[in-house]
Amino acid sequence: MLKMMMMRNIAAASFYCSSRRWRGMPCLHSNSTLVVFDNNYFAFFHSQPSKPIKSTRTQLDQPRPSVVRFNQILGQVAKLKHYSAVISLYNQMGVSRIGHDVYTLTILINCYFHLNQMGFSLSVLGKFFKLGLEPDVFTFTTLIKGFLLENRVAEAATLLHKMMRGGNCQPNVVTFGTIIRGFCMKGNNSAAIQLLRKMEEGACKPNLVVYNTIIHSLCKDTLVVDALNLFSEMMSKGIAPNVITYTSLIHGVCKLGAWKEATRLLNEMVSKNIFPDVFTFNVLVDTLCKEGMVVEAEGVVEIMIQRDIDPDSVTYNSLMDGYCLRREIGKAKKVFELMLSKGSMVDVVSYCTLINGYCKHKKIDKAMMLFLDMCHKGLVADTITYTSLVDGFCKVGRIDYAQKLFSKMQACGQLPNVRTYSILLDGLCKNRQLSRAMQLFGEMEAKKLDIDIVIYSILIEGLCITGKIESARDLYCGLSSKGLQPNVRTYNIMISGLCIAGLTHEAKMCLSKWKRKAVLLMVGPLTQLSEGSSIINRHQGQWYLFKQW
DNA sequence: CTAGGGTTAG
Repeated sequence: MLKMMMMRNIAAASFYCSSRRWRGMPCLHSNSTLVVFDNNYFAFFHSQPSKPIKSTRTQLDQPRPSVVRFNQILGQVAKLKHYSAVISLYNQMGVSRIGHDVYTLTILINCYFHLNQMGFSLSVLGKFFKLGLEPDVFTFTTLIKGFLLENRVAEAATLLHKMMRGGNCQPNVVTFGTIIRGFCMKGNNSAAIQLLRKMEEGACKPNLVVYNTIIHSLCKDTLVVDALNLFSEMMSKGIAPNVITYTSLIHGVCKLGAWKEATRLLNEMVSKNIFPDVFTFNVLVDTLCKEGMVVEAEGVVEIMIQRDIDPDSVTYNSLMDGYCLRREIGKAKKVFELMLSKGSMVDVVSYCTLINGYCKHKKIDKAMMLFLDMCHKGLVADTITYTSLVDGFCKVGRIDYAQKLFSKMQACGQLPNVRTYSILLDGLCKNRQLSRAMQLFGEMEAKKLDIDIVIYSILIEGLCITGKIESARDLYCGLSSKGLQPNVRTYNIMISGLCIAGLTHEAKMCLSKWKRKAVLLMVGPLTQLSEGSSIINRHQGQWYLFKQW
């Protein structure tokens, strides 16, 4: 029998749980369940227990709260990424003396590291021992993932080796897959492939998921040829690809603008009875939009609808971004309104996309209106949203407000990342506030952020603008010792800086150095794609992509 | 009931 209440979000739900009226009340009984309607709606169901759960019965045969039931709830809530809600629900369990088991604690570990609280994850491990529970392969794999998300690869590897030496809890294919994904995330494809080879030799053979992880990573880095090679290698080992494999490959070739190759892959998958799904279509919509072919992207959306694949918020967000790119912000806003009218579709990314569109076109006031609107709706602006706004304020020269927002985001628990810093740094440099910029740079170093070539390029530019060509040159020359390669932008900055300082000869040398390098960069894997594919035809034949199926 | 793979935003 369904009853009780619907609540707007899990924060409200858990608040309700912790209020006196609910403590130890129906939701804590084995015959009640928390049901998820969509991303935001929760309801408590009251139903007759379908069958008694033996292990949780007391001697008096009273229905006792069931751990399993709770794990189901916690698992569901965790899946929706309401991690802090899981933790408060867990604390409620303590209050009402429901035991925890390995499942519960593993969910908890998962939630803590998603909240950037790996320390607490590790302290949960202590709880295992206190309760006399044995962490299992799920627990260790979860911990390994936590380490990897925090860039603590060494500790992840240590844990893996401990497992292998320990004996009673051997890593399985998921554990290895997790580590491999960690390598991929750090951009270390060769380490990932090395481990894959080890697996192929060992007892724990790689499966489709493991291959998909690496294929995706190679495609992401536009190493499409390597990806296609691994793809055929995988099939020759008798592992059949699925829609995920093909979506990764299609994404890879689309990023290169190789529409013909994309068509070939689409036809190939369909011929194997593997059908494109919403992810596959979203890849097509997004890459078309990024190429400025929004009209074609709209066509793809039409096809999706014809095929009964509902466009989702990702689809519409891509379209919005495409319109913004073409300065058709009115159309972007229309898409936004369409999403609003469909209910529950507008998410943080949607707001962020439109806010970014406004910021890029220097309409900071409209951006701020949207920002307030999203906060009002209870959506939590994330690092990316704040970064867009900081950028917007920098663009209109309101650098003080940009800095204020930079502090505000941290007060709201949204940590600036390299991208945020780079935008503020750029704003400061362009506004000749070099000392503040250097101070910010020091902050980045102290936080051990991965300082990349973009950051150094910005600083070099700042030094050039303020006439400190010597320091700029020093920084530029020191790049290789930091393991960094100057890119097009770095060269441009350095060349124009040298010119402005009247060092024309040096500027010319810098230019020819870049020309030599550029030639090397142009000859990439692009030319090696399979026969019949062409790279440069991105603005021709927009429709043949879909003709054949 | 707990762990691994594909799409969007700076």
